[in-house]
Amino acid sequence: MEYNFSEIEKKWQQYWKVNKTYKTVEDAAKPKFYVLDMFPYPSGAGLHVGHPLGYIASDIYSRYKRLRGFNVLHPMGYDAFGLPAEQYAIQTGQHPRVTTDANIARYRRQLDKIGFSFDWDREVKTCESEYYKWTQKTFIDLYNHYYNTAEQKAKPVTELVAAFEKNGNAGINAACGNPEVKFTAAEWKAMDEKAQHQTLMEHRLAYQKDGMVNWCPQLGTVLANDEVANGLSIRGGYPVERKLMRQWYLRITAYADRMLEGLDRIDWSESLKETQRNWIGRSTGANVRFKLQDSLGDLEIFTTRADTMFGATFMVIAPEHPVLSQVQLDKEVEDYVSWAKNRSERERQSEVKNVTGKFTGLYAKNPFTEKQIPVWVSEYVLAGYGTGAIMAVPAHDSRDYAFAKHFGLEIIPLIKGCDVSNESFDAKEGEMVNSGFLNGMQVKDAIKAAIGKVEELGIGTAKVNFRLRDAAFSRQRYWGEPFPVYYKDDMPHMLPPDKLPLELPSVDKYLPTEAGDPPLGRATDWKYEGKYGYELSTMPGFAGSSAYFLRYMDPHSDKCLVDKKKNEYWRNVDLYIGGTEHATGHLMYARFWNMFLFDIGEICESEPFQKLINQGMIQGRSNFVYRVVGTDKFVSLGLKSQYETQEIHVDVNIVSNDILDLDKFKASRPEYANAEFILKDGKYVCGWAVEKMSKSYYNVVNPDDVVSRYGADTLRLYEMFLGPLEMSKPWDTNGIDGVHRFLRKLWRLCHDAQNNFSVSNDKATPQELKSLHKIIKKVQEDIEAFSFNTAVSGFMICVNELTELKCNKREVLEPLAILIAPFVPHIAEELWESLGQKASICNAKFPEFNPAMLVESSFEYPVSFNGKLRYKKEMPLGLSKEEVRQRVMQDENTAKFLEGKPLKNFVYVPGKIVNIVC
RNA sequence: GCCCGGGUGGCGGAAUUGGUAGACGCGCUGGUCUCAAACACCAGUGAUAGCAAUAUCGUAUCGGUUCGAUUCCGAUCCCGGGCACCA
Repeated sequence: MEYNFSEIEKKWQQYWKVNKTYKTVEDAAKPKFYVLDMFPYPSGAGLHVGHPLGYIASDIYSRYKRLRGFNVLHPMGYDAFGLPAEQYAIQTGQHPRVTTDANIARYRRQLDKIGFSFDWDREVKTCESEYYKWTQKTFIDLYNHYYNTAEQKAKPVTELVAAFEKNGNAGINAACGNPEVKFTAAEWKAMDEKAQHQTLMEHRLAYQKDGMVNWCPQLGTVLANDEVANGLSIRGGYPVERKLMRQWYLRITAYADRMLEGLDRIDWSESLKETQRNWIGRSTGANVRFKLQDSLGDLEIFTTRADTMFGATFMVIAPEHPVLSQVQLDKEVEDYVSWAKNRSERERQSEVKNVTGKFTGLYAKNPFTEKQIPVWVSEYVLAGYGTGAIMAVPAHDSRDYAFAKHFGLEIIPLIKGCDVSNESFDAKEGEMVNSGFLNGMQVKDAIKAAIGKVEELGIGTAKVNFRLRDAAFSRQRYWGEPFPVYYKDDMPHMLPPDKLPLELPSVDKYLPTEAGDPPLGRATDWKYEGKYGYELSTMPGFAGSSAYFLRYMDPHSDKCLVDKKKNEYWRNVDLYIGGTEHATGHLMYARFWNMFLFDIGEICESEPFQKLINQGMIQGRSNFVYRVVGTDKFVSLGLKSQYETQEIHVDVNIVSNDILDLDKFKASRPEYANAEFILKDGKYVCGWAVEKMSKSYYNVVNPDDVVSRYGADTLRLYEMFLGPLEMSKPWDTNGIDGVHRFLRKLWRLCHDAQNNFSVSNDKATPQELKSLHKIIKKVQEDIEAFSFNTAVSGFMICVNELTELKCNKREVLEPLAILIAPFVPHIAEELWESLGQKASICNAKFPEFNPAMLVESSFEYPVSFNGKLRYKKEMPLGLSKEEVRQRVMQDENTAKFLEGKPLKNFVYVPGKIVNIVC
């Protein structure tokens, strides 16, 4: 039988399904291993060839671990809530669930064709209420907890209430939205219900507040910071405005330090960790109060450079700063402030280099120099960071420098020998001058000394600031998890747990109501106990993806998110594979969410993803044809310079190795029906370029097409062969034949000329065993290093060697089939069965590597002198260094090359080289 | 501006971490098979010189350490990514 991949693949996919080969159960006798893919959002476009890259890699690793005796958890599911299905619903009136289900079914069909070893009995869909019940439950838990900064742990709000009743908030260690507010136990008790409610809200890990949010009018919803880039929404690219709205937030900032520290204990790429560190943006410094004139009180600033206080010649506050409303401003200043406030994020960002600002008329006293310095207002100081005010040190901060130069303000250099005539000296190094008690110190020491002095004077404290903001958690959308929240007396209340899940109600349209409420406002009779209105916004996309990996451990429980025992068995994800685009979104929120669940004792590990690999993106490789302008003639790439041409994208599916299929091209569109071609050597060669894989570039390659033409095994192998997993690379079909050829060679290795299965039971020769053991070692090492491309190369070399040796010995082919099974499971199963094996190859045992098999009787060693190659020599293997030395010294060539000089050193690399240093 | 990656044939990419650079695959050239083409198979393929054996050069550039450097160190240039009026 010829290698008939479609029949073989159909047969084994059926076999795996019927026999539940990939069903996983907890088994204390075996070590566990949890391999996870980032679950997909089932989009309407279906899978393209780039999507399975990570899935193939994780599948290979899962199958490998399984062969090594691990109990492997390798599940799959769908991140099924989201905007596209809802946008489609708005246009068509189709319920998002209908589209989502259809897309999921399509994804499943596509995934099944590739032969993954997922345990589909554990499938999780975030839009199912059996799952989002637990998302809602966790939200309630977040609401009912605060963050204890002394214990670095989430604690019940009830403890906080008890403490308030006893001592007010004195001595409370809690992450809090308004830490400056102080109250006594008596004051607490005197508060009415609403005031107490407000106070607790400032502490809860899930809380509601009026805040500036990223409002996207086109999408009709609020977005989180990670969903916005350069003032545009990531999805859709629509403009985003700042807007004051009452929203739910998660107090992720309370976990900033732990999230930072946790990075040191997990095995992620350095660049990804760096991205998260940047996003958290921890900076240490001090808050310092500058005394304002008259009785205006203090102006508090944050600085990381307390050492430069002596050079603070003016101050700058944000246009939103509260002090501006306390004083009568000049008309001119007033105008500037309102102009600056009304500028959009985009406008501000696009004109970063333009210096604008006004003198407020206020003065503050520099506590170190005792001088009165002017207070300016400028939009370059942001209200949302630090205290919204800075002390400006033009000599040592480039932004302050630009401002001072523009407005002619004083610049005092503070570091010995620095030149500030043309630019500021921003580096944190050198010796202090012009700085009173700090003179002579190095910058590092001066920072500490200055902060010490500030604290001593009682004008400020050491302070850590974060760039990270609390996460906006409300979306004014329909297709998401409903909040388990109802309103009574205008205050939010959590549903009792036994009322969960709160199901998503039906609505007539997926648009906001006339009153401007989110779509859920259209649901009729949707009230708690028939009278209390529910929260009308829904949760964002990251809510559902923050705990799905826990749910896979125990997907069907109606008692809890995950059973304690099962969680203790599977613990956390050992290997997580997914795209780098989730670096500051999903991967931040999931870590936060998981740490919280850990704190409240729901789970046993605080970091969810031990090792993480970012697979690179597969880009599209577009093809072009060149139409001679104004004609129906198309000219081949090499000849196009002789004509005036127009470059046109052509569907890559009618191009093979850059050669255009002329008939298919003519048939592809009516306007090409009469196309004429100017050929080169009888062929039409297309141009090409690497672009994003997208419908509009006609470069989308569907894995189904590759599978039907070459088979799933070829697709799997080729995706791995393309290059290192983590690298982005274009999908280039040009090499796929080579990989397919390899599989045919493998097939031929155990079939005779008549294509009958034929293996010999003879003993393998040392050479054959050497080939085998070389590949055992290589596959093992490469898989463990996630170097799948070199592993595939290894197989090719091995099969070439065995073909040359005409080796069809069972002793070699059986282990080889197991080795290759993780990569190409279908053909491996087929060979395994032909070899007379009854059980699936998935349950086989990984062959044992024996180093002794690599030893041969002799090698040809190059001998070199002073690193320069001089001659080659036959040398037996397994000699000691001394024996090698004797052999080399006895050689007549050696004496000739040594030229009477003494032997200085002797380098011997077994199997490689003998090097004589004279 | 700050912080991470990375520069190797015509192309995708290897190199046991300091030991014969260019594995493996694509492409290209030649050959076998075929009436012919496709498929398949075999051989060659970094550059320069040479019929050849071979020689010289060669891993972005310059310099250093070493018997020996793609690998380590210093400087420079270029590409990719993250953060960014964050004080």
